[in-house]
Amino acid sequence: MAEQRRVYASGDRVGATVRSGTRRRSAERLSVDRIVAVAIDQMRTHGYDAVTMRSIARELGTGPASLYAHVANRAELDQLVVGRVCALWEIPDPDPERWDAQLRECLISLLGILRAHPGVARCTMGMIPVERGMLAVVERLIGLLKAGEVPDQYIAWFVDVSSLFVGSVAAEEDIWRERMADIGEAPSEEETVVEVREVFSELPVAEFPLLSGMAEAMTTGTGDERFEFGVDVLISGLKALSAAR
Amino acid sequence: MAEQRRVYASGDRVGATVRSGTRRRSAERLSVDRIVAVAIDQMRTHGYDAVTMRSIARELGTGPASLYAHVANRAELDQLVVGRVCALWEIPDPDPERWDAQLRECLISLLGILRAHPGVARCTMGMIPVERGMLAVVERLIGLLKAGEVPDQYIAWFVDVSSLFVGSVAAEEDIWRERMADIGEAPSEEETVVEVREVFSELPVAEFPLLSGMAEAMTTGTGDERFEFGVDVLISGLKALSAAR
DNA sequence: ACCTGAACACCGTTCAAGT
DNA sequence: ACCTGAACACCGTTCAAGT
Repeated sequence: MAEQRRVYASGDRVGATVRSGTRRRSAERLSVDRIVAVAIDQMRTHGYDAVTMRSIARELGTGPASLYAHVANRAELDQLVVGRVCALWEIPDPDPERWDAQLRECLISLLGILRAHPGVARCTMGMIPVERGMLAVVERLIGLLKAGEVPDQYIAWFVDVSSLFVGSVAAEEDIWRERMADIGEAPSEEETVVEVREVFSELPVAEFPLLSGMAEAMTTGTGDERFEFGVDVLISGLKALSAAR
Repeated sequence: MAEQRRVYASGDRVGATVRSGTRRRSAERLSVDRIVAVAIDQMRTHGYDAVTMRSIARELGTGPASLYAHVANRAELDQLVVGRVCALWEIPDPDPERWDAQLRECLISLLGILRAHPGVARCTMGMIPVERGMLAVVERLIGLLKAGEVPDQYIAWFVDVSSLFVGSVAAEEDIWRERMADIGEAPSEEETVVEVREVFSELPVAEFPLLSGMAEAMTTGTGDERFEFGVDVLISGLKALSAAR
């Protein structure tokens, strides 16, 4: 099943999966909504790289040219995908007593949303949040930081830095996940850790006196723990800088 | 000249630039070094997306198939490119008196190196640093953090988080730079800021009470200032967490 | 051992023509 | 207005054949 869609070594395009019967006829009319929905769905089931204008058109029972009546190009489609998914991000009303804990929960829940929609994080890189739905989220995030009495300039930069961080972590996880799927076996996080740890501990001590002694630390912790450490560093840092005026 | 290599709306591949006379004959033999050098050079001059196995082969006066005798595939080539460029990263001997300032300078200089090699940052996403040259750099970075008496676990995670941050900022800048070049005019950072600021200040106050009042802060600061804020947040956060055990 | 031509199975986008 | 077939100018990778 994982192999079913392999065409050549590293290219796994949805088109190779004919999935007879799954191909819808052009019964319903095309729309931006349907196109975006198919894109998100294909990213989840086949990975970011497998989604192309052609694969989307195929699933909608038409040719790639038809999509261009609804979306300008692939870049715009990616924008719409991110907008649709980020609209799921819920940010609570600010509580000045625990704005920092709220902020922490928000960043963690954003990663959760991106994880629940594999591939979507890959669309976020280099995106300026001008899409309407995204601005609504930024608005609420600002509310949280205002409750913490963070200076305006720091608020603006922190929104930038923290969303870049969450997006990058999600995109990186996504690349790994796809690479694993490509190799085929998906060697259960446990095994990979053991392998990588071996590489580190077998490093020549003379050349790598510090690194070779840190094989344990370098490979300890799940993705969640590493990510949450990053979030804690960011929030502690923000509080320290804000306190120092 | 900027238009010279445009073929269709958003695809600008090196091959379209025939640059008669520039195409080398296969006088010298192929080698991994020459292939990597051409890749880095083309990323700088034509942008990340323009570099393909075919464009590299063309510049070397041969066909794409010839490259596969020296590199396994495009992914491996990207690894080699990052390795070559990161080898330029110099990390000082640790001074316990000012390890934090040293760390700050290091992260800033890494961004400088990635900026000096446009396109290369795009190869770093999702890369596990197992390449030998990269481990040497990590070794020295660890030395710096040990001088700051950061716990081993935090050292490991911080190397991860901070390099992801620098790489992401560089990759994001790169995407913007290419998009600007695509549009053609490259509207002088000044103009873009003015335009984006207008978008923010024209937001309906009822719907965006906070954001509409922050147009100034949202658009203030150069890329450098925003990046250095991020670095300061990371280092302050690390120090706060380390102090709290 | 190293290199090549030709082929395979794909891309995103455009455009004239249809309904 | 919306959709389509066919074409254009590309991709990465493989492979049998050459030197």
